[in-house]
Amino acid sequence: MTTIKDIAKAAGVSVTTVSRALNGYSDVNEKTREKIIAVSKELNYSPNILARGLVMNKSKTIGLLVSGMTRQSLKDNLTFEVLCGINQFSAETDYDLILFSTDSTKQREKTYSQLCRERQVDGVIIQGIRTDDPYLQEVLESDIPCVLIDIPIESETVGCVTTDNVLGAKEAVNHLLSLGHQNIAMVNGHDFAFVSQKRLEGYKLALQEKNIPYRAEWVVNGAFREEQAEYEVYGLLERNPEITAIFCASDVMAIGAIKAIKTRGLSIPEQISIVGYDDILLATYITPALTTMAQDIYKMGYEAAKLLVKMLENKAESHQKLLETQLIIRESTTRYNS
Amino acid sequence: MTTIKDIAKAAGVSVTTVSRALNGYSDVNEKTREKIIAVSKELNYSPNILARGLVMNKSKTIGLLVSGMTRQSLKDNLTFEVLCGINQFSAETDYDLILFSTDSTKQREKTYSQLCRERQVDGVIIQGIRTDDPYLQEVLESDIPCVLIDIPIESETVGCVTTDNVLGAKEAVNHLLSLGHQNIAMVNGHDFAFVSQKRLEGYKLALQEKNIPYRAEWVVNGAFREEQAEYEVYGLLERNPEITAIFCASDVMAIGAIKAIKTRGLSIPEQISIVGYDDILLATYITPALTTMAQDIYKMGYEAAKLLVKMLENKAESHQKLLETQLIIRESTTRYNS
DNA sequence: TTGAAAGCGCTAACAA
DNA sequence: TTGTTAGCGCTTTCAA
Repeated sequence: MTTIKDIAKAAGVSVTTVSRALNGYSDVNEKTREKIIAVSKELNYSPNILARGLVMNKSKTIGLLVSGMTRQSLKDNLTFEVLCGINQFSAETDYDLILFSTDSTKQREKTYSQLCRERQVDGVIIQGIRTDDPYLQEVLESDIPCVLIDIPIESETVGCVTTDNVLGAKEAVNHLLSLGHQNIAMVNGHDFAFVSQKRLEGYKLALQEKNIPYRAEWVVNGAFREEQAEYEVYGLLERNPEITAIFCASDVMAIGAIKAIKTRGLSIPEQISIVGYDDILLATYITPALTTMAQDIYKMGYEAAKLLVKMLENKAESHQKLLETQLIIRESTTRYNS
Repeated sequence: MTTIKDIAKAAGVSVTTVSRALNGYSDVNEKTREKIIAVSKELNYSPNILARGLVMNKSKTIGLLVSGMTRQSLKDNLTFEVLCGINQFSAETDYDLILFSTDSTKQREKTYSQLCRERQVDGVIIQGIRTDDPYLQEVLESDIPCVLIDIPIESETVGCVTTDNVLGAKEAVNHLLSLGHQNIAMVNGHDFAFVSQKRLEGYKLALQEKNIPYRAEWVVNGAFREEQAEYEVYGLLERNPEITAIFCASDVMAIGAIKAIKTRGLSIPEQISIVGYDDILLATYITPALTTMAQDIYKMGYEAAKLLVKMLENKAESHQKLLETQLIIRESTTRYNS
């Protein structure tokens, strides 16, 4: 392995000079610099980033704390899309990504800041964390720069990339209202997701503006899982046959809802309209194709990395990035006819 | 940040003793060890892995070189499944994963071994690399332990996880043959994928065993892309209306093929039967549901990580792991009737 | 414009 | 059983 010493020896200078030459300092004779560069090319030299990190106290790595890298979560590849976006941005910089393989077991034995300090990450991006997750509290207390995805918290060291979930949900429900639906149910995720809280808010708001009373028994939790949503919607429709439309807080749950509706012998969209949330890949491929509130998940990842790097370089004016959502109308919604 | 020095001072011993105590060496007085452990718990100490790596010359990290972390490749989340598998295994160990964000630009400016040495990775897993990729040659020349996914190369330092692609393809085609099909076309990936070469072999073999002549003009390349496959199949069917079944070397291409067939006004499976390869998530959700040769991609990732770690610990008896494939019969294939 | 020396946090000979 | 010392590869004062 070629080290800086080898270069110094081969070029007949000191390691100090090599370091300075290679890092672009001005106080190096151009002749010397050229020589050093030539030698290090020849010897295929590449600095040891770990050693550099040790002395500089930064590592040019971004830590990734994602829950949902499990087999089950392959369905909505939200996690993967975020990852792709982050990867794309970091490919444009000299940061590398380190994936903390943390399952629930490890979480208990290693604290967040331990994880980060061990690997000396410069900053962290967190995705898929629940509001009751112990890590979340640690993040806020820690001084390691961090960007949260879809959790609207900001501080000196914490930034956030998200969308306006209240608005998104509201517009999704408005779409159903504009089609003449009045009896609109909702399948939400769970209480420990910020987005669920916000989307419920948007649902209520849309109804309220039309003076339609909110009925708590028409809102069920599907835990963002297809099977759970299917089960819940099946019961929901049994108890409330007057429902003509359902707003689902995720596409995966919408797919579960569709299954339940089909099982009950109802047709989509003729008898029941469905709106999802996310616009995952499956949304376009299932039958009927899903009307949904699209989020640009890839971009969320990209912007999260961008924001974090800005924060690391003290160039961030704002610690919040709000992305747009967009209603995509496909085949699962239609006008209500009594 | 708590360092080993802080612990030493607080515990009233030398750093050496702290190091030994924490690393479980036997030549430490149990009283001293307890004291040290207590202190380091109290101070929330966690060793700096980078510093340790510098002196031990290993970093407890596995490098991941994946191509296909791009926006386009979200469709088949093969890359993601592999990643999940790797992540799962590494979560069971104390290895962390480092993702090399390498796009084609970076590839040219940094060599494989530079990438690895910079970050001092102990070993590498490579996925999605082409046979004509310059990195592949470097991998073989380098002495860094490496596991390749779906590229059957072995050496002192190189291992491989794959399936029997010849057999898989052969069985897929046999399925069509057993349904009475004779005019079976194939949509392959591209010439620079090992799996494509092997699957073509399997296709030929199956035909040969039934004494059906191989017709090169019935094999098209879809580059593993949906649109490309759609385009190619459209032309293929135009030129050869006698084709009654198509074997596709990937599900994504099978989906493209299905689109082309529908566009031509033909029905699946009544007029054309389709067999895919991979069993991606979409395969079950599209209409008609896709008959396909299933690979356990997740397991490939898991086994790749397992093999690599074994190699790193010199416990690997074999450098090759062969996984099973399995034909999943769904709705896209049926008996040929003239 | 250059080099010597110190030190980042850690482990490992060697001595005591 | 413990401590002293050296050193991993690098950057950075400080002096020359």
